[in-house]
Amino acid sequence: MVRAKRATLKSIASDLGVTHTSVSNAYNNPAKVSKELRERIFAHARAVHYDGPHPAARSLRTGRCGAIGVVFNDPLSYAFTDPHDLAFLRGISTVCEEEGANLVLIPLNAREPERLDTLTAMVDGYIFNAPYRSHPAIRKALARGLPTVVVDFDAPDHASVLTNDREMMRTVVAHLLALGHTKVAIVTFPHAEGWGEIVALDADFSDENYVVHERVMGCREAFDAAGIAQGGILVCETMNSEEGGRSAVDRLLERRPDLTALACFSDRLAFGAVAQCEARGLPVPNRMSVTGFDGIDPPGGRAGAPELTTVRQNALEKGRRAAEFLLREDRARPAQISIAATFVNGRTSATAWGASGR
Amino acid sequence: MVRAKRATLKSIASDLGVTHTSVSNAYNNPAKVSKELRERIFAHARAVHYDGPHPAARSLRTGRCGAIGVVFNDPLSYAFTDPHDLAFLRGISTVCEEEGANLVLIPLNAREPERLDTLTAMVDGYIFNAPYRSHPAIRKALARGLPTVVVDFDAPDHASVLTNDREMMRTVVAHLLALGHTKVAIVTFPHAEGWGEIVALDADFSDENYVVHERVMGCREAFDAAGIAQGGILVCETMNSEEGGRSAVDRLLERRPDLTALACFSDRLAFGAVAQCEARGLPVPNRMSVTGFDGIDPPGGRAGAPELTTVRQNALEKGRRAAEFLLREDRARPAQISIAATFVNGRTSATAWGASGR
DNA sequence: CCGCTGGTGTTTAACGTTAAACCTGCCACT
DNA sequence: AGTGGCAGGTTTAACGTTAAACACCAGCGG
Repeated sequence: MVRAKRATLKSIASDLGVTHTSVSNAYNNPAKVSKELRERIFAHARAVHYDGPHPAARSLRTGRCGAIGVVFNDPLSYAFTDPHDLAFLRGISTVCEEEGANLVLIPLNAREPERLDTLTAMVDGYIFNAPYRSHPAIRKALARGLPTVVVDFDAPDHASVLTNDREMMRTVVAHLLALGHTKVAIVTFPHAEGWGEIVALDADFSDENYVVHERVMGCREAFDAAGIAQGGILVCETMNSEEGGRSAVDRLLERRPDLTALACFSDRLAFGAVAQCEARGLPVPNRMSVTGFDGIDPPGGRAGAPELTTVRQNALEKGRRAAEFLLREDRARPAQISIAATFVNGRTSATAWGASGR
Repeated sequence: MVRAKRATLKSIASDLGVTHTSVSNAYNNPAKVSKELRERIFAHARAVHYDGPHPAARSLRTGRCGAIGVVFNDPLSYAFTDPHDLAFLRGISTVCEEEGANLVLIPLNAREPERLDTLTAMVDGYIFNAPYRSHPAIRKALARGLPTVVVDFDAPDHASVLTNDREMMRTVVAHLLALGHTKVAIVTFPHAEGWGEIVALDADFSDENYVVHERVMGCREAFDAAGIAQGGILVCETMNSEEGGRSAVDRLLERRPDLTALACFSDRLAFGAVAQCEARGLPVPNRMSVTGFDGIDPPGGRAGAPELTTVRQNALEKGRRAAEFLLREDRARPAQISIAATFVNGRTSATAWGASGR
């Protein structure tokens, strides 16, 4: 069967002997068309399988298209496995559903970061999730001049949704210090392209990744306040997954077998770290304290998994607010939205092994 | 700062004293433009923050837009919590990343299913995930005439990606029967809008939902083969979640306290059912056998969760194949792709309590 | 010297909409 | 009777692009 040429406003109009504008109005300005004509138009539209104005044409004319684009640093296939990213997406999708907007997931070409074809998508605005500061995508989005909101990132010219990362990480480290831990290491996900090193806390940390930078600063502040030299604190950078957490434990203990606490920058890292410590005969929290960040549901579920000492942040709310900013608010001026996280004193942190009072 | 009017092919052309076609060619047909001119064009484009042809205009002209749309029956916020749906999305996104296509998630308005505005999105094709047969969206997609592939659904006029649901469910029930179970109940997710009943297996089941229908047929075949009357087998319909599984156990045991096995149509239902059985003092598998369907990672993770007797299907592969069909293959004729699932004999099924040999 | 070919660039005509301005009749108000 | 407003249309001009056809020039083989 040869599919007939698609019907258009024009074809319908000439079929019915009216102007195409009237047909357009039937769809967009019902008040401007008599009820009778409107019904004739819709009836005929149904008959010829016309399903409403062509989205590209409409979008070209109106400059809007009813969709928002979401850009991640990492491949989408990663985002779909990360509980934090998923909660974030859920927040966005909730608003999209309420507003009747489509949600465009924009994959970046990992191999050729300069090729940003997919970024030039039909969207009314962008949500960037924790982009690297120098990523070309963020510059391109700026150039395009569409409303943009960045999440977990500070961009003075754009709206942003942030968490009090620095303060929270300071709180976590202070918590560990209060428990008598002095041999603490930090486990972080990548802070820039090309990562993987173990360095001292006083090393240079680029601010490519806002979140890592802020949390590192929080750690520094806490150690400084306690008078502990940053040079003695190791920071291990690894991929953000349970596996990354496990390998971090091995690498860190090789250098510092006497560690008593690990401050991880995500719950996934922390769950991996807990598992590996236990596997190595270092029960948590008796011999090793482990803290996380995010407050996600553990991969081990409520069933038997350790209740993590962590920072609970509301990723869903972040998504909501970002999407609401694009779809609902007056986007004339950048807004800085801050969503406070809370410290959760769980069961994976305890008095330091060998500390006074033990 | 007042943002200058957006640059266009035309404005760039007139700035440079050439035709807009040449500028267009610089982007789309590099061979048709001298290297020198091309560089002048790109240099100027950068200067005026032109980031390439306007997607809507291009799409209007070419009829393509480099994106595929994914439609779920349920709200997106549900899909983002369901392991099966997530694996499916991951499969799709992998292909999108490889092909440089955008991924449009199309939310359906749950309250007003007749309002399908979001469906008229700028996409080159649709992937429908397990739609209800009579859902207006599927009709509208047809009307629009775009390439469409349905997953877990049989639509003669469209490409489809299916699993051997019927055969697998027959296998599961046969497995239970072989273990001596005769007092078996079935737990399913909704098979149509407006659900929630407990009915006998020989009741009328609409084929609104292809998957439920096929699996029910598989169960019937297995019971028939064993000479067990369908009228004595209960089917409990509930929402597809752990909570749904838990409530199903309560509702079923109220009617049939002597049940010894539950065949669930999803792993999520099964995990909930296992939890609730244990909570009610019916250890699995000693007093109650429970089977699932999907082969997902348990919400309880590898840590301590029961290894489910289930059917492992490859949702990721389903997503891959569906997306590949739209983005890579010759879509001239509908393709029927079938992805075989496999039976997994886990630890949640055992010889029936009270059966011979016990 | 002719016609052919390849490399560059131009002209023109869509693609399917919507917004703005305008027209026409009819009714109501002063 | 004149004026204003409204309901229900119509006309016209974009929106920013790409595809097709055509023009021009150089080089080249015959």
